[in-house]
Order: sequence, then C-alpha cells, then structure tokens
Amino acid sequence: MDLNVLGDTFGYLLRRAWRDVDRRFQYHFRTLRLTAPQYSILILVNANPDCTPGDLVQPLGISQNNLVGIIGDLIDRGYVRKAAHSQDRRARILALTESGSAVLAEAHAAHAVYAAEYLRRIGADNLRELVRLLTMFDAG
Amino acid sequence: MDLNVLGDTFGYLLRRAWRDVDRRFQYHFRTLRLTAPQYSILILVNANPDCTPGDLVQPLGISQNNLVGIIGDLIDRGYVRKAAHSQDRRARILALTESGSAVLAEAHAAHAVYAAEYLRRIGADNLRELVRLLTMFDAG
DNA sequence: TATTGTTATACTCTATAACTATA
DNA sequence: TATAGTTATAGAGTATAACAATA
Repeated sequence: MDLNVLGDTFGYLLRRAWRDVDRRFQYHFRTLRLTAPQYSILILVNANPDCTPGDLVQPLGISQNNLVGIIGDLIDRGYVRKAAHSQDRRARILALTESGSAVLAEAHAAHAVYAAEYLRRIGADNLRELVRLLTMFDAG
Repeated sequence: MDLNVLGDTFGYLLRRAWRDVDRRFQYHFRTLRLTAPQYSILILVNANPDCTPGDLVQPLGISQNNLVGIIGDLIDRGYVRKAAHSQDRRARILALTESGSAVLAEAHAAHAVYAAEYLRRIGADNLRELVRLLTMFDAG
C-alpha cells in the first residue's frame, strides 16, 4: 500500500502511536482492570488528597459529567472514597482508601513493566525528547 | 494540582496530544463532515485505486468489521464506489468517485489550514522530529 | 446568577464473536 | 480449512443538554 502523504502526517502517526501505547497499557493493566484515565485518577487523588472531582477535569481532559461515572466505578470498587466538603456544601472531596493505596502500588509496578518495554523499544533519549515535544501540544 | 509522575509520563502526554490534535482536526473538517479515519481512507483509496477493504486494515489500524460501516458511509455519501473483484469473487475493489476526488481536494485544503496552525504552534523542526519519533511507535 | 455535581442521551471508536460466500 | 466481507453486540470515550443543590 502506498501511504501517500500519511507517512509524514503527524496526526496520522499520533493516532497510531496512541493506539499502540493504549493497547500495551491495557495489556499490562488487564489483571488490575484499570484504564489509563483510572490510573491517572488514582495518581492525582493520591498526590492531592481531598481534591474535588472538579479539580480533576483539567488535568484529565475529561468533562465533569463523564468523570462522575469513572470515579463512581472506583468508589464502587472501594479504591476511592467521596466525602462532604467542609466549607462548600455543593462540593465533594476525594481520597484514596487503604485498598486504593494498595492497588495504586500494584499499578505503579505494572506501569514500570510497561514503561520498561518502551524504554527498550524506543530508547531513553528518544522518550525524553518525545515528552518534551508532546508537552508543547498540551492545550489543557 | 500536583501532576505527580504524570507530567513526565509519555502515555499521559500522548493521550492529551492526540485529543488536542483530533479536536483541532474536527474543527477544521466540520463543514466537510469527515473524521480523521475517513480522510485517511480517501487518501489511501485515491493513492491505491482498486484496493480492497482488507488492504486498508493494516494502514488504518481499524479491523475489517469496523471498516465496513465507515466505508459504507463514504459510499452512501457518493465519495467511494465498491465493485466486484475480477479474480476473487469474495473480494471487493474500491475507488473514488468524481465527487470523492472533489471532496478529497477540499479536504487537503482544510488539512493545509489545520497543519499551518500546528506549524505556527510547534515549529517545523519540532514537527519533523516528532514524526521521526512517532514512526518508532508504529506497531501496525 | 454562577458553580458543583449529577443524570440522560447520543454518537464514535473499539473488541469479540459469529455468519456467508467464496477460495 | 482458510479467507474476504459482513452483521450484531457490547463496552469505552466523548459531547451536549438539562437539572438540583448551593454559592
């Protein structure tokens, strides 16, 4: 097949790269049954205890209505707990449960294996350079 | 918000970059009502006349069953036509219609505007470097 | 009036399985 | 027995709109 202009089109390549990375992520996280956004939520809630769901909207790039279900799943599975905000009675605050901290540790271990795979495939220098370039796309 | 390890995680950044790029693509292709995969199909069918749907599976990274609907939509809209294969009666061959060639020309024009936006934002050298790095992820 | 969280809905993309007609 | 195309279905992810409670 002649790829024509596609082989030099960064959008085409970005989509393929994302699909490859997401597929490998899913493979390494299959026993934990965590998606990439769910892993991100665990990391953010752990690093920012008592944050609100609204705080997660920007860093995750997921709108608040769609966050409800994803966080709700993590709550149902006992990894995250949601409590009333002390000042603003509209707001909720999030924190990891003990079980959530434990699964986050397992997730970090799974992520290390996944990352090592790409370290071999792509190389440390290339990955560092990629992070630099991708950060420029970050529109928020 | 403390991003913790996420700010240096290429998977996280890749997802955000892809979402940004896809959103801008959708914006520039809104009047043509073409998705990124549909634009890719028009390019590939144009560059490879009389290819089969199966030929598109690998370059698009879309499985054959899911391709049916996407190609079917392009056929319904009169951009692609499907005909019998001369040797293999199981297979079909694809080609652009006149209307398909016309819309592809419009799509290339829309893509040029979209690409110019990123050329300003990211810079030619960085985009070239990005294409080099993303090609390494291409698993097929 | 505006904001936080929530529900509902629809559409796209993706994944698995199974079917048909050919080879 | 394998392959090309197709159909069906279910699950994510995403988008818009609307609502209740509270600020």
